[in-house]
Amino acid sequence: MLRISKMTDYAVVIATHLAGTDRPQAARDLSVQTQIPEPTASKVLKRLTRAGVVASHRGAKGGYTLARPPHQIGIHEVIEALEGPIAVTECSDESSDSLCEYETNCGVRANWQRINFAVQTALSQITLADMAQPQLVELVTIARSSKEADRRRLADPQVPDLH
Amino acid sequence: MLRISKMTDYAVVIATHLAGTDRPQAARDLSVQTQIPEPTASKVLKRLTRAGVVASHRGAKGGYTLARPPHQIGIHEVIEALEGPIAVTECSDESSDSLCEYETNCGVRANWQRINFAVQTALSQITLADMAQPQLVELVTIARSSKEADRRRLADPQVPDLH
DNA sequence: GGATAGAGGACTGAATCAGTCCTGTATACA
DNA sequence: TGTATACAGGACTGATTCAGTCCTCTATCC
Repeated sequence: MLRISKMTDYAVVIATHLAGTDRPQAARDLSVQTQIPEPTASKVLKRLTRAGVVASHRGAKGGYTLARPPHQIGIHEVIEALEGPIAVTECSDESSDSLCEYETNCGVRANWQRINFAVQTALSQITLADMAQPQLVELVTIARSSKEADRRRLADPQVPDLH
Repeated sequence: MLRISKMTDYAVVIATHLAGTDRPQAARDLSVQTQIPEPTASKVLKRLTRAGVVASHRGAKGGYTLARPPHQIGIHEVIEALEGPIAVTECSDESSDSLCEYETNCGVRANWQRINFAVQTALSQITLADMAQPQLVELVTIARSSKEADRRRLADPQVPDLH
């Protein structure tokens, strides 16, 4: 898996929609456009606002806009707004100061940090402007990284999800 | 988050331990060495066996060994053994043939695939041999990818975990 | 044939997640 | 200035997933 949550998925879709307009969009309108239920879209928008990804405008004719131009907003910001710092394992997360109880045994911390860094870099290189114009992005052929994965995939089909 | 599960974490620790020896290691022994409860370690080992990452030897004096030399086993194989194909979102997972209901609207599929590919590449470049010798790997200074993440981190401290 | 050790799967309590709802506050406009 | 609109914040709940355990069966060694 190594999946992001559905809420994060929604956040990316909503933020991508906001990238296409300058005028404030009410949560209700975004809900209609993206087909995401309004309470849920609203929840996502609040989190994006707190993270500084989108700006909110209260009152009549209020709504949400992106806080910055879409090409200045990396997709990692959207993900981090919903899920917190991107860290594959807890021990590779700088925010938890405590060393794990196995630290002295496992010694894998440096490697997890390298993995983390690679993931973060990959995510930060894609902006909302890119997401709003997917036709400009080359379709990447994914080379499945192992036969075992294919085997497991066949043996254990996954339930289709929203995305 | 974008976290792997604890079971996967255990799998990496166990596989790393196996990388340090040629003789079969019983699940019980690995449990003692890694401090992971035996039933759990056993469960992890079974999954690694089914994925072809480790080889099992039944009977008295049986146990587990790596299926191949550690430098031939990428860390992504261990992760995929426990979590299935690495796919950040369902729509970027080739195994689910169904296009998501928003496909025509969101059009983010190509980008998610690019993200996926970057993650997979990063993971496959690190082998169990690397993990077994962490001192040889340079410690990467993680540049936090956004101030928002830092803010959120401070405001929302996370519970320390095993790793 | 008995002891050892893995294979496979069922089961359970805990934790997390998705989604909803309610109350409060700020803003625009008549 | 009052009312409608729309966001802010957080509580709450049912569903789902996860971690961990346990049991029975099978293979191998001696």
